[in-house]
Amino acid sequence: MSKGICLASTQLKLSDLAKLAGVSTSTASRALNDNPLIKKETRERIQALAKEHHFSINAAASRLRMQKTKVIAVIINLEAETKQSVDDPFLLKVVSDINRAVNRQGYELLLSNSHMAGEDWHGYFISGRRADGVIVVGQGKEQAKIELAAKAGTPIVVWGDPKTSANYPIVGSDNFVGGLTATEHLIAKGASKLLFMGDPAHAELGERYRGFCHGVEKADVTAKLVRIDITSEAAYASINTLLRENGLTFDGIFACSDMVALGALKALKERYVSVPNDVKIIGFDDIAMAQISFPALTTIKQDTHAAAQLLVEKLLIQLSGKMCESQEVPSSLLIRQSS
Amino acid sequence: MSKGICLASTQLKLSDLAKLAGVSTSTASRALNDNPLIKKETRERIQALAKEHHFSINAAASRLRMQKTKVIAVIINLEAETKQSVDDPFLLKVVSDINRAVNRQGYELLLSNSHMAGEDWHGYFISGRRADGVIVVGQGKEQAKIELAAKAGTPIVVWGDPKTSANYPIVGSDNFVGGLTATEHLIAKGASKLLFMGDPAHAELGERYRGFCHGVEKADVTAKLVRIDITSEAAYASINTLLRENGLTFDGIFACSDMVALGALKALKERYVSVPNDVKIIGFDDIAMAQISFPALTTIKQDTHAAAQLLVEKLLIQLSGKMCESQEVPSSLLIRQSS
DNA sequence: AACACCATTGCAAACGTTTGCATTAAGATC
DNA sequence: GATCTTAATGCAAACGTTTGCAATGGTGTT
Repeated sequence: MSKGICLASTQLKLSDLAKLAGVSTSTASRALNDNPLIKKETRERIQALAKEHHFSINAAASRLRMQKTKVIAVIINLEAETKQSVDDPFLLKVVSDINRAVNRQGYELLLSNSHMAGEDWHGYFISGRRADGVIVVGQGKEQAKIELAAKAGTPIVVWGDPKTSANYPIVGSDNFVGGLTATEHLIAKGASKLLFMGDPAHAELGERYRGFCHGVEKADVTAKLVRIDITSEAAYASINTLLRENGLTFDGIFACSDMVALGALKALKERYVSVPNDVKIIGFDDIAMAQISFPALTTIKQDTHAAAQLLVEKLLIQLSGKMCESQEVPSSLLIRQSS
Repeated sequence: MSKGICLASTQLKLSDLAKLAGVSTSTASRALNDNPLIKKETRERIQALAKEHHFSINAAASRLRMQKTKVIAVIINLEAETKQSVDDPFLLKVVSDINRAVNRQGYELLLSNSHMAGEDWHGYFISGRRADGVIVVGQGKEQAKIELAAKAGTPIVVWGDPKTSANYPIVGSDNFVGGLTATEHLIAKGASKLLFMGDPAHAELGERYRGFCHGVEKADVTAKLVRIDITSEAAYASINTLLRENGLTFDGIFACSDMVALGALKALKERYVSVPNDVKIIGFDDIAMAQISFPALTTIKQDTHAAAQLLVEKLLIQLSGKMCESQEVPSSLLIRQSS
C-alpha cells in the first residue's frame, strides 16, 4: 500500500498551534485573544501562524469554559389562532434587522420559533447554554411563556407593545400615536366614514385602535370596527362582503397592517371603487410592497432598524446584569397616493 | 442581615441530577438519552426527575464531547453589486422554509450572512464547531467562497441553479423549464413583442433567459432583453424610461422575479397601459404579494417548501459521509389576471 | 459446585479551551 | 552584590458531558 495523502488533516487544536509556535497553550490562547500580558511581537507571530494554518478556536470548548455563548436566540412567536404565518413580510423584515444588529455587536443569531423551543425557554436556551439571551418577535398571546422565562432569569427582550406592563422590557412602535396620526390624516384628507380593520385583542393593534378611537372622537366622523384576522386574505374577503351586502358605506380605511391594507385595496379596485377618490386608505408597517402597490400605499412606517438596534442593546444591558425598561420607537407618516 | 433567598439556584448539572436520583453520572446521561442499556424504569424515573427540576443538558459540554453540534448554519449570500437586500421577500421565505425543515430534523438554525461569516467558512463554522453543515441561500457571484468551503470538506448545499456544475450539490427550480413555460404562456395569450427583464449574468436568471429565448425561437415573435438589477425599483424606472422614450413597443413581459414584475406593473398602470389587455405580464417566485396585486400576478411558482426539505436532506446525507448531487425541483405555472 | 452469560450500573478518561497562580529572567534600587 | 520589581510565560485545574471498559449480581447450564 502506498502512503495515503492526508487531505483533510486532523483538526488543528490550540495546543498544536502552540507547539508549532514553540510556546505553551496558555500563551497561544492569550495571544489569540490579544491579551496584553503577552509580548506584542509574540502575539502577532502567533496570530499570523493561526491565519496561515486556517486555525479557528473550537467554540464548543470555549463556550464550556467561558460559560457564555456569544449567541442570541430569536424566537418568532406566532399565535396558533391567527393565520399570520412566518412568511409575514413584516416579521421577516424585523428578523432581518435584528440579525444585522446582533452581528454588529459580535453575536450570532440562533433562529427559532415557538414550536421548536418548547415550553421551557429558560431551560432550553439559557440552562442549555445555547444562547446568552433571547429576543422574542411578536408578543402574541403566549405571554405566559415569556413571563415564565423572564421570571426564571432569562435575559429577554420582546418586540411588541411597549405600553403593556410586564416583567420584561418591550420595544415597539408608539402604536397609539401611530394610530392617531393615521386617523387624523384620513380625516384631514376629507374622510368621514371610517373603518378600522384588524383585531384589537392583539396588544399592538389594540393600541392602534385606541389611537383610532381617540382621533375619531375629536372629529365629527363615524367609525366602525371590522374585526378580522390580520392577513390580506381576510381583509380582501371582508371588504368584498361589506361592499356586496351594504354597498359603499365608508370613505376611509385604517388598516392595522400593510398586508391588510393591500388586501382591502385589491377588493376595492376589483369593484371599481376609486382609491383615493372614493375611499382613502392607510396601512401600517411600510413593508417593501407599500410603495410598489398601485396606488402606492400611504402608511405609518415602523422604524424596525432603530427598534432592532434597541432590542439588542437592551439585551446586552441585561447580560451585563443591569435592568432596563420598555421603550417606544417613533413611527412616521408616509404619505403616498392611496390617501 | 437576613438570609437571602436563593432565587435562581446555581445551575443544576448532570452529576447533581444523578446524585438526586441516587445513581452515577453515566447512568443519568444514558437515561436521558434513552439508552436501552439502562433499565426502563430507571430511565423513566430519571427523566421524570429531570422534568421536575427543569434540568437541561449543557449543550456546550455535550458538543465538545460529541464533536458535533446539531446545528446547521444558513448563509444568506448576497452579492455586493446588486441592491437586492436581505429584505427580499423571496429570500426570506426560503429561509423560513429552511428553518422549518431544519427543525423537523431536530437541528437548530444559525442564521448568518456573507459579511459575518468572513472568508473562511470552513474554519469559522466547521472547525470552529459552530455548525455541522452549511446551507447557502443564493449562489451569487461569491462562488469562490462556496467552492473553497466545499473543497475543505464542509458539508454544504446551495440554493441556486442546479445546472451549474460545481463541487457541491445545488438545489433549485428548473429555471429553464420555468422560463420556457412562462414564455409559451405569454405567447399563447397572444403576446408577440416580448420583454425579458432581469440580469442573465446571474446563474438562475441566465437559465430562465435561456428558456425564454428557446420559447421565442420556436414562435414567430420578437424579443428584447432589458438588463436590470433585480429590484422592483429598477424595473419601475426601466419601464418608465422605455415608455417615455419609445412608447409602447411591447405587449408581453417576462419578469425574472415577482418583485421585478410588480415594479413594472406599477409603471404600466401609472401610464394607463392596461394589463393584461395591452401588455401581459408574468413573474417568477410566487411571493405572497403576487396574489394580492391588482391585477393578480401570473407567475411561475417556485416550490420553496419542497426545496427546503431537499436542501436539508441532502445536507444530512453529506453529514453521514455520503455524496449527493444537484437536483431540480419542478416549478409550476400559476395563471392569474395579469396575463 | 463451578462456570458462563446477561442485564445493569459505575469508574475514569477525554473533548479543547481559559485563567489563577507559580515561575523565570532581567533590570532597577539600595 | 543582595533584594525588589516588573514583564513574560508556563503549569494545571476546571468547565459538564459521553462512552469504553470494568465491575457487580443474578440466572441458567453442565
